[in-house]
Amino acid sequence: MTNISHDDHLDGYDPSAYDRPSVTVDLVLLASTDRRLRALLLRRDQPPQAGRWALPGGFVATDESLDAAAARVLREKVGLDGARLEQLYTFGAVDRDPRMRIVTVAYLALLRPEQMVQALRGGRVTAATLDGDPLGALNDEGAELPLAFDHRHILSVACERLRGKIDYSDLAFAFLPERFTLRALQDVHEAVLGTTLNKPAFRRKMLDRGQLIATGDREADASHRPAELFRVRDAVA
Amino acid sequence: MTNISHDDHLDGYDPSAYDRPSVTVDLVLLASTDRRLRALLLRRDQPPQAGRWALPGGFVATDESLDAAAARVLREKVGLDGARLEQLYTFGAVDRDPRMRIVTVAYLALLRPEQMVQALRGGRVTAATLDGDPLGALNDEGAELPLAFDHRHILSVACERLRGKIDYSDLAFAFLPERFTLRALQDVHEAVLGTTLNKPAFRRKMLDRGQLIATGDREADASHRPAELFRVRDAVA
DNA sequence: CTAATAGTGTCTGTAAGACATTATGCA
DNA sequence: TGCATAATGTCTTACAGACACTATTAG
Repeated sequence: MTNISHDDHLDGYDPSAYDRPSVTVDLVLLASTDRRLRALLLRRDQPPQAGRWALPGGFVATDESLDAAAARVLREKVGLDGARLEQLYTFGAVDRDPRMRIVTVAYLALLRPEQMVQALRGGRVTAATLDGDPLGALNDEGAELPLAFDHRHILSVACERLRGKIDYSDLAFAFLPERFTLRALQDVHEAVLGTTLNKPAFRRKMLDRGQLIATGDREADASHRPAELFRVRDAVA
Repeated sequence: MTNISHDDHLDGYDPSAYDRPSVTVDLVLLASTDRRLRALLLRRDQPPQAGRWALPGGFVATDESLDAAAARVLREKVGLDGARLEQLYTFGAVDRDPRMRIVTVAYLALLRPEQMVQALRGGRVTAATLDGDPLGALNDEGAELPLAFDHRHILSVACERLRGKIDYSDLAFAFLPERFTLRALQDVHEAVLGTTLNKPAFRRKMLDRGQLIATGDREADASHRPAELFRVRDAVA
């Protein structure tokens, strides 16, 4: 201990006097397809944890806010712009990274199908299906992908957050294109909750909320009766 | 920029090669009295922001988790042990502290009356009443206390979190002593929500949940009909 | 007895689950 | 014409708000 008071709140603090943790952001990027949640992951090609799959992440610079760092990582590593990032939770266990002390601020973004496609075209990220309890990440063949660091834990916190908020927030619309059917909206809810829902009750609840606007158009590719397309009143950015 | 890749996720990262933010924890310690929320604050006696009021906080050491740092600050600066701390949000604006880049992880704890008294006996912290929109901190005379840094913002995020969770969580019990009346429980809800609630509906909802156990005893000091004392089934630690 | 608060009974409107029925587009 | 799915009608149950009423204690 030096003569600088560590006890007083930031008073007389010399930034070089103490070792301190590094700060990173990690992004949980989710999409909803076929009543399943999918997450975008990067395969690590260098040690430690080479071969394992990780969330896109990066260090926070001293001259950028946490939100800005998350947006930069989304742009640089995933090739996406303008997805709405929301802070999820901050993970700060001492041994969560084997090399050094790293505190990571996790961000969550929900992707529309076209954003998902754009990210995958970038070539760096891969989509994994989230399933099971405890949560696992599966590839297209159903094999479990080994996750790096505490990223399995971060993913499960993200899914919990989704489940807790979907009933009373606009979150589901962030997974959908601008125009969508009520069935597609219900599929999103079922993917997030992992259950099936009652169709008439679901329709009533959604329509009574007054957020949905019927377009009058109908879906095109249906092999049978096509459903009406809706859009959201206050477009979710 | 060095030859070390900043682009790859933590690969080959040299911790000394980059400036990085410092990490602190700040504690939002709330209590509920007289249908009002109260927060514990410390008066800063040194620049910057001397004379302003701040949340208890401190730096995170490299060998302690965020949760452990929060518990340590609670012990060292507030003189409390064993309050349940829950991570609230992480604040990382570039200019939130005038001296240096500091990312702070805010924690929230709800105090029982006896914990509140114990903290105030310690002599370092003061209780302020939270009121108004935008939120302000008032002393006993109703004068507004100037808050340091972004701590007014942190307090308002804490209150929002409380309001969002009180309906479907056990959070209200954390404000109450082991045995309490239904009126006291309703007072807590009203303090958090800033509204009045319907008494019969409130009673039914609480009793139907099956969490409350009637003790058969009644409050002692009532000047009129004394109310029954209840306790929580799964004691909130 | 009166004052004051605790605690309850009941009516009503809203909303969700269950189930059956009608509607519509395509092969 | 028949199939598959969209969309709706209706019955029932659950619960919350409103309000009035009863119960119990101190003084």
